[in-house]
Amino acid sequence: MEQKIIDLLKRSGLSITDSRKKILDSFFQKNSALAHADIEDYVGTDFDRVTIYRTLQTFVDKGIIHTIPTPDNAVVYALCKDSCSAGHHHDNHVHFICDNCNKTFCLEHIVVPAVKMPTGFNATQIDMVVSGVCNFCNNVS
Amino acid sequence: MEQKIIDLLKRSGLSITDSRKKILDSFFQKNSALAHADIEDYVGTDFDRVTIYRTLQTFVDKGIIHTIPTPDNAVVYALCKDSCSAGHHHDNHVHFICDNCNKTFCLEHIVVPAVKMPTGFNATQIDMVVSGVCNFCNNVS
DNA sequence: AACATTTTGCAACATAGTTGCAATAGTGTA
DNA sequence: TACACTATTGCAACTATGTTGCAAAATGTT
Ligand SMILES: [Zn+2]
Ligand SMILES: [Zn+2]
Ligand SMILES: [Zn+2]
Ligand SMILES: [Zn+2]
Repeated sequence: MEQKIIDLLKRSGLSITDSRKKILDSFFQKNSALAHADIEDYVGTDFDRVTIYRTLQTFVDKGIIHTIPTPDNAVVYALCKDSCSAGHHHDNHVHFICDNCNKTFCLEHIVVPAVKMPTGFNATQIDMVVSGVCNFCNNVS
Repeated sequence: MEQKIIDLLKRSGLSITDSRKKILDSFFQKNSALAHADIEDYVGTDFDRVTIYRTLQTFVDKGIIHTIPTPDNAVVYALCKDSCSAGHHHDNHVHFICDNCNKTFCLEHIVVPAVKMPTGFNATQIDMVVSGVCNFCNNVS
């Protein structure tokens, strides 16, 4: 795990620091998307709040994580697939937010469906967020 | 217009107050969705910040306006169609955010396409937000 | 080890949103 | 119209969230 994280950082052209290792680790530990506050809880007082903000921004820039828009407008982050790289995200999958456990999931295998735009509107990005009850809360594992 | 606004408030079971009239008016004046800050600009210093927050929340509860999730996680509000009522929103249309003029539009005629959920996941609401360049910025009016 | 370059922590600030409570305004009735 | 009752508003204080500049510390390179 430690080595996997170090490789990912090196591959992204980032230097290996304690905060980056720990924050990246939190994403591998949990299997759902994380809000800033979740990460703050996980890393405790080891790192400054500002460092977490900057680290997350760096990870987004380098194509390591992507942001997920939510109906209640909280910022949530999740690991990208391998195909993402610096400046080029390809996270065109549907996201799911459980109203019960409040976790956010990447539905990696569900691609956002195409939709016809009205004349004059040019689409460059489409986000689809589904709310409901997740498979764990439905007791279907 | 004044009468139209008063009727809408009465129909929603709300008392007629200056702040509600003015805030509702801002939505009829502009033809795009509005953020809290936009409304604050429009009403000036006539009303307290807190009043705007509470009024918007009341309008959402009564089915007068709906919120729109955005990729940069700013809360944006737009008028609902007539079919919405207290506790029952039916705003299943696609939303569009222009990267150029930064305005948010309800594409009332574009219905959010259905999407198949993985086993165990139950969908109750689907939000689709498209980013790109709007018809005005494309000079197609 | 020594150096140049990044990254981090701190402090201070800015914006967004919430809560309790007393003052005020709106509504229905006499 | 005046009254009483209820709903709404403004204020103050607070919490949460996010940003910036700069000096200190850590990292990578020679
Ligand atoms: Zn759940
Ligand atoms: Zn995702
Ligand atoms: Zn535009
Ligand atoms: Zn809408």
